[in-house]
Amino acid sequence: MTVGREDGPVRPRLGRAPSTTHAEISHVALTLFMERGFDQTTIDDIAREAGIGRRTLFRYFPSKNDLPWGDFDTLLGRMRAHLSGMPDDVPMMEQLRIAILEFNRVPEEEWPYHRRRMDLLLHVPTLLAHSTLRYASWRQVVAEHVARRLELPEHDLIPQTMAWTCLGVCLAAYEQWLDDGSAQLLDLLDEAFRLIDERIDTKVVQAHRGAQG
Amino acid sequence: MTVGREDGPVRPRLGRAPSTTHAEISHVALTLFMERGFDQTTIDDIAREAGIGRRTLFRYFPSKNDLPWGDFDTLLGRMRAHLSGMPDDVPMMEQLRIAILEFNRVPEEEWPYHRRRMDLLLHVPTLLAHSTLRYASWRQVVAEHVARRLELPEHDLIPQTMAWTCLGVCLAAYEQWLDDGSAQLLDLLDEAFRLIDERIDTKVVQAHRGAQG
DNA sequence: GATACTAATGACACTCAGTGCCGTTGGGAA
DNA sequence: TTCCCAACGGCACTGAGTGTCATTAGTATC
Repeated sequence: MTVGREDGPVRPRLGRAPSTTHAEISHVALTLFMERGFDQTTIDDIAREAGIGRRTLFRYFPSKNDLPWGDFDTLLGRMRAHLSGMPDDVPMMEQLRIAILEFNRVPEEEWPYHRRRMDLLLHVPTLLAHSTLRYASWRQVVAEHVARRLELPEHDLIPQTMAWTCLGVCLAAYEQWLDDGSAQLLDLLDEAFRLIDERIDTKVVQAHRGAQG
Repeated sequence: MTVGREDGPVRPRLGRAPSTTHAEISHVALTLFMERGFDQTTIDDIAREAGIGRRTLFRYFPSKNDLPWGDFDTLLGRMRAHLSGMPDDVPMMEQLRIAILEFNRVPEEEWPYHRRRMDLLLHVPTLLAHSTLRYASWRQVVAEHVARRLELPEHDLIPQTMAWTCLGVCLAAYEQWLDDGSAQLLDLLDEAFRLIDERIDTKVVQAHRGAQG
């Protein structure tokens, strides 16, 4: 999952100016996590290194687990908008593939951080667990779209399973990316989706018709 | 996911006898969680109610999040054995369906607790997050089996995606079960797997051949 | 330039989860 | 009865996360 854009340069008109940014703190944290490990790094370490107070850090991030994630919700909103704005004549799985690839596009200057980030998120147990909450929102977006396209209720088995499958495909591709230092993330994701693509589309449409007929 | 069997009546030959059981503590905790909510219940509350020391509770369960789960690892080992002992002439998806249904069979006296348990595990954010770690082991068992059947490496995209899909199917069925008070869990699971069943089997075999050819 | 307003900051104290340490308890065996 | 040993439970400690509040540093107004 792509994470970690930054707060725009929007100046508040009133009050004291923020002394730091989400990205700055996140980068400091990622560096420390990679150096000493997640569990061996305390919130105080991060706050000290970032030159801010402990209490301030908790105003930027609700928990230690959220530090590696950036502004996920904004990206998710963008994906929802992207999906719902797509023309209906594009096959559903292709819509999903395109939107998910776009979601996982990361600006080049974030690349080195992104790899560390995902390595942590997928391999540190605490973070792996916490990720579920983010994935749930992500799945929701996928399920919504599938449900709309197939004219099924959101909680129906088909959209739900489809969302899980998409998540699985993404995470499998991410694991490959982390293993194989040389490959491009978007290539792996694209390949993975194309491999599963048509078969799932067929499957879902069949299953849908089967359920109706 | 099925959880919550109990420690056998095996007497230790030496040392002081245990003063309680996993099930007893788990049941006390579940009751309190349902009464006041998970976050509003402290470890001290549970220990006091169970009549044991706080320190003792942490010897039975490594964390508060583990309280609703019973002896999951034992059940998982049973499922692994079940799968690997199945004859090869049974179609793969049917093997999975049978093993997963069996995994989710719960002794009747546990039924009322099981519903509370799963309601908590699927709807309390902390627990939902923690569940991921259990699901990861569960997915691993499924992926292993699929990989063996299709003669693919475990980390390959197909077994991994298949495992995610199976998990998704189970969780979707569990959600339906919790919503619809009257339905039987195993019926819903069975129905869900039969619905997705053949299409996935076809899909995976096609994908597998496609990847090879 | 002084004053008023406002939002970000950081210090402090507190709760609670989880851990290490260690003396105590109680059941079975000698 | 005595010895052995595992389970127990008290205590102190670390670290995450929260509520409160005075302080700081910007902007707008006079």
